[in-house]
Amino acid sequence: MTEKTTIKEIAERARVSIGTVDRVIHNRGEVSPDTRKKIKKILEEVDYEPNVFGRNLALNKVFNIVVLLPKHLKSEYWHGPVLGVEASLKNLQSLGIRVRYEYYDQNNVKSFQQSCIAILRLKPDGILMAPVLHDESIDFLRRCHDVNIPVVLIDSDLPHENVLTFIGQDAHKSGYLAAKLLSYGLEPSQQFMIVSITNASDNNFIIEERLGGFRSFFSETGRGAPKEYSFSQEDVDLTQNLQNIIDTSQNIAGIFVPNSKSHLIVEALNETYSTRIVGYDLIENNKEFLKQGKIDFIIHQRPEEQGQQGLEQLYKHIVLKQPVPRFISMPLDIITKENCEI
Amino acid sequence: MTEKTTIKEIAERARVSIGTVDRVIHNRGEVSPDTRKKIKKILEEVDYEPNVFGRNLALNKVFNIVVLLPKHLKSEYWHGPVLGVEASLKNLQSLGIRVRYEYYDQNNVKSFQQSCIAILRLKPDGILMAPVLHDESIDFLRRCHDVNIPVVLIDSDLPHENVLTFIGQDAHKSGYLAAKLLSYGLEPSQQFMIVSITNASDNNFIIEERLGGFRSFFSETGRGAPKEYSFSQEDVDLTQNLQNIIDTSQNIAGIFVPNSKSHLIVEALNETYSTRIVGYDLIENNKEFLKQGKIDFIIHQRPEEQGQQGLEQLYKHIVLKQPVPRFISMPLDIITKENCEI
DNA sequence: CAAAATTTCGTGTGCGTACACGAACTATGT
DNA sequence: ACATAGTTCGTGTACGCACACGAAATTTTG
Repeated sequence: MTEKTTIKEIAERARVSIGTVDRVIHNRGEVSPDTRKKIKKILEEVDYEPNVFGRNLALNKVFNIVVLLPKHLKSEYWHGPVLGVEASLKNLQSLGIRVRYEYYDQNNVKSFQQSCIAILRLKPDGILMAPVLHDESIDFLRRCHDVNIPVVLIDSDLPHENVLTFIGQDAHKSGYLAAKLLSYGLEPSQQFMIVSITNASDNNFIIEERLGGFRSFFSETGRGAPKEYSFSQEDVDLTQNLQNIIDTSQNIAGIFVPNSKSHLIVEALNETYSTRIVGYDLIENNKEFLKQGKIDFIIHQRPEEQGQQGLEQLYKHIVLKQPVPRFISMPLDIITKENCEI
Repeated sequence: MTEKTTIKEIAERARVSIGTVDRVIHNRGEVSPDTRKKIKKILEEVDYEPNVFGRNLALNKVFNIVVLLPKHLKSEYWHGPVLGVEASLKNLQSLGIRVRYEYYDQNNVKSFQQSCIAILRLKPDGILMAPVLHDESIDFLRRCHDVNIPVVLIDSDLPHENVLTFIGQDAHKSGYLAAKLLSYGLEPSQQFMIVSITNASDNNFIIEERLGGFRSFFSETGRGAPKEYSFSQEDVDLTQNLQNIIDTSQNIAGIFVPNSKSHLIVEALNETYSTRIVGYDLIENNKEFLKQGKIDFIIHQRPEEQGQQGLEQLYKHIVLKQPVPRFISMPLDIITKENCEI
């Protein structure tokens, strides 16, 4: 079981040569059905697993990975996965892993598609991406599957697609948890509010899931449904509109922001109100307000860890040929003023 | 930079043979000072890094790791690291890693020392342990250091010792966070309580750190100091004594339990009280009460991940010869009824 | 039944490294 | 000058695997 059998030993047991065993292992044909079966049987008996060092030494190959993400600033969410990938790469590049980044404009479908074409032309050994543009991502995934390129998804899953693995959170549960935190220690009679500020291209999939979880908590605990407001981030009157709502909501005990935009709410809030806020993503702006006590809880998706894990899983699959789970869940990390610096 | 240079190429550039380069790389002597310097210089120029696959193939060695932990049941905290190690081992055993577990009675110093002797006799390539018995662990670490066996600590650190890395939480911060959670949304005038139930052999080090953090929060936010009670778990009157306190504390808004014993408090509590409880460690008993709403928050140390990371770090150091950070911090994972199943 | 075509299989080489052995060279002593 | 001891270095082999080439065995064809 824990012993390692080599091709040579298998060849001896089957009274054939190494080459023949090799041909069977790689299904490369040119072996008579009889000996094929004989060798197959022995392979199963000894539970043969190729020696990773031997194999990769013989292959002597570098593996190219492409990381496909939206263009972003260093202060934005998408920089997280990049940091994680870089951290992971530091270890993996001596093992033959190379990484190329491909960034697209997430407000421009065309830009995404061009990136996809460019990637397919490169024929990389693996891809790490976040399916921000839903339909186009599915198209791309299918084409990758056709040419046998493994893809790792981060941030949000496409459950019915053929991908190597998805690394991220259960969005529904995260919304449920947010509701608990927002209402913790307060009277059930208190009023709460949901404020969504989204881009045209935002992944409404994941936001809807979070909202679903949030609403569930309120209905399950028999509270009144929270009020819901949506805005477009492109709206020129955004600040004004936000303030209008907030002015009318002095008796609101808490606000849930189902994406990383909670800092915008804080900025629109009058200093004197002390409304609880629960939001997502530990980006710079949010962290600042968290420290100041103006945001109460941030649910952290661990983007760095998603990037790191993503690359590691690709390495496991491509280089080590080890099995990889279809879903790797990131914990619902609750960040407060107190633990935001860890 | 990202190119890989082989010994052969270096040998050619230095106009010597592979063997000579090899002797320089391994400081094995039998090289004249001149050629030695020449080769050293080239090695630095090209930033030579040995090919991991080539090296380990040539070494063709299995690496023995010993995991040294207290004896425990599957429902107890120490089973966590074991699960993590096993998960990690599944991947690493094909890479030449073998693991042996050594369990000792944590109430018996002698037992620990015997384990240590047994381990040293085995001369393993690495050790993963939790320094539960403070002084004896330090003794052991020094002996390991003398014979050049790398040690990874989990759970709690021994900051001044020579270890490869420590994987765990910042205990002070975790206590501070616990205080915030316990008092969140409540009036500053409310009363809080600390209840410690410890074994004779418990690691009071880490508990004291947590208490320190907890007290800091109360003094920094200008609240009255919480009342503190300590019990020995061996105390035959434990239940009675617990109930006595609890009876006198109906006006207590929250209880902090600085270790995994919060379930004992819940069991002693009269059903009708609705006191907040914040404790540590997601062991079976605590999880049950968390689900029932009788414990409010558990700070999770991620023992599984500590074990997994621990083994991985040893692999990195021993097999890949990659640098390993001295401290790997586990997040202060906040578990509630809502996210305890993830 | 021989020649050709095809299938089946063994051998050899290389991947990058570690290490042992022995050859060539230098220094020392007589 | 020569033997001896010591130093310095090159060569060979092994690790486990992948892959190419060509040899042997078998089948097909004329």
